[in-house]
Amino acid sequence: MRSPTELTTAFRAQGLKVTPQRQLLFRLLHNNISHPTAEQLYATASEQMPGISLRTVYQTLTDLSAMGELQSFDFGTGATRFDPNVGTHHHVVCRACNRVCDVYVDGTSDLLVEGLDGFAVDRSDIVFHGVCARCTSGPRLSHPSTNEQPGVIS
Amino acid sequence: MRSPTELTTAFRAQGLKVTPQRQLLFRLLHNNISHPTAEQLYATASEQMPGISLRTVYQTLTDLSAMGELQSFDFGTGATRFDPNVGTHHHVVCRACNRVCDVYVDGTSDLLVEGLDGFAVDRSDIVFHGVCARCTSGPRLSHPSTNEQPGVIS
DNA sequence: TGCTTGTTCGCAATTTGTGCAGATAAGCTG
DNA sequence: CAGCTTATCTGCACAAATTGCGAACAAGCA
Repeated sequence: MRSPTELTTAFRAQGLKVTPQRQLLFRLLHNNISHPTAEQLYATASEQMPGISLRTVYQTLTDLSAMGELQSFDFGTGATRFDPNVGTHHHVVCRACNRVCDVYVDGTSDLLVEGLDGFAVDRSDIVFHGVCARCTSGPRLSHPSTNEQPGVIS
Repeated sequence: MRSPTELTTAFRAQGLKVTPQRQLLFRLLHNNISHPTAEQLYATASEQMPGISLRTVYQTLTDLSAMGELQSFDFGTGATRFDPNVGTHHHVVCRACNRVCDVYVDGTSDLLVEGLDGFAVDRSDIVFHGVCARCTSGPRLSHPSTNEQPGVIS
């Protein structure tokens, strides 16, 4: 995702308006590597702008995705996760706390795929599942079965 | 997933009861490569056993998953897809009709993953996205944007 | 045949979004 | 800077996919 400043220009260039709500979300998402859900962004946004609507958060996320500034993923952790990293990369998901991290995989072009009969593939996503360092070592802060979500955003 | 007969034995061995509803689902899932959703299985099951409850379908799917006889996946197509193929394999998803097919990938052990910091990975899923042969060639039977689901089950 | 315990079923409740319409405000224009 | 047009924002209803719960029911064993 581009910087808030660049997005401001890009939005206006498309006839879209740049509102305080959108600017806030641009800031919350820029360089955000936490793969937040809409609800998480809404919670953080609400602290800085009480009264902002969850509906607006969803709308802005949809707009950014449509512009290719954001990717969205469903890791089966309940809600859609948004990722401002639009470069080629993949993910690891902690099955204990649902934390998601970006990983970079080399060798994907050497994979031999059998059974792709007639499918015109234009994209592939690799999701690694495991337990993250925080959840493996030391005392667990909460039960692994709980639907823990990453804490701080941005 | 094992055969209905083997599952019958396995269920009893764990103190679980083998009901007509469960037997029906064992049959509908055995050798089923369509990656059905709970609703789809419910629809098919209802034909053969009017009155069966959607709740029971969900319950049985949960039981089978817990026993490792079934895998469940969320491909972002709306509902969870169930797969009786519990061997190592991956998937292709058609973005037009949401059809899912199993694929077998060679070379996964040669992948170099960077950024896995501290994660103890024990599983990886590769999802290929594209358009299937049916949806690419010939007249489309329904609009690609519709949330089409695979037809016949079992 | 009975009894115990797991199952089934229907319904309410939950979670995650989306559709809609009126109130509001961004940004262009004069 | 006032006025205007049009995109946005917000609240609320609604939808889809599950899950929680409890009463009625039925496997499977004695």
